[in-house]
Amino acid sequence: MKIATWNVNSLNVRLPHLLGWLAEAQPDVVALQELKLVDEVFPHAALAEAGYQAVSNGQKTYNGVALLARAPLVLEDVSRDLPGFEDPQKRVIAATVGGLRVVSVYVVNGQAVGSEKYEYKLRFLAALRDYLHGELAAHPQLAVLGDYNIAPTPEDSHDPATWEGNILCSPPERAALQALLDLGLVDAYTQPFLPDGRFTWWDYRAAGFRRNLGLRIDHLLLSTPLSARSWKVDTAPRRLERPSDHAPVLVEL
DNA sequence: ATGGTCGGATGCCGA
Repeated sequence: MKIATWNVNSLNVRLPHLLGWLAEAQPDVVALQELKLVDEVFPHAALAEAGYQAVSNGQKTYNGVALLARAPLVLEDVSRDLPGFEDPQKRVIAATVGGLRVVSVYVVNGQAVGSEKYEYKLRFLAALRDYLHGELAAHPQLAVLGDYNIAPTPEDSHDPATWEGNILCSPPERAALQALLDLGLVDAYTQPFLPDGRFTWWDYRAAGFRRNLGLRIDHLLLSTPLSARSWKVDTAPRRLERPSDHAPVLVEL
């Protein structure tokens, strides 16, 4: 099974890119983030025509997540948000597909270390940990796909001297990510592959993509019954006109 | 037009 995660940064703008990429890459399951649209206008018809069923947890302007499954796979037992964590922001959706429990998560960016948004990020990650603890108990085969807004190691940024200790690369953020792994999840990237490139996000500013000034902040975390046979960033959509600032990441189970 | 980029809304903010 081929699973993927992609922060599309506006599904309205990126729908043509998504449709082209689905036809090209043929993933079985896709987690999307930053839809920036509400469920009422989610493009179900266009995706159905492309062979994909979708469930969404949308929000206007900010956030919004979805899961796609390629027919004949079916998304079932859908749940939205983090139970017990009061939050108007739409950042989590989960479903079961072909015996696999899949979560699409858009972790808070956090803006700057020490800011109010940073505190919210750490609270969100703690609530996510509690939620995944329960998901894992109920569903041994669990894949948590998304934009975590955390670069796990210094090697996951293009310029550790600039990034270390700052937002996306601070020790408390990394500890929160490690706490998710400690539940019994493995970052598919850390399985022994030799990918050409590891970065999944490049800032729009300062020609970040052209200069490969990237970070690895999009992750596919797998429970131990699962194992990845491959891991790769597909940079093709990042090269198109009007791209998302993130590239899709694909893993074969 | 909103500084430097983009998306979305109109609060220039959030990423």
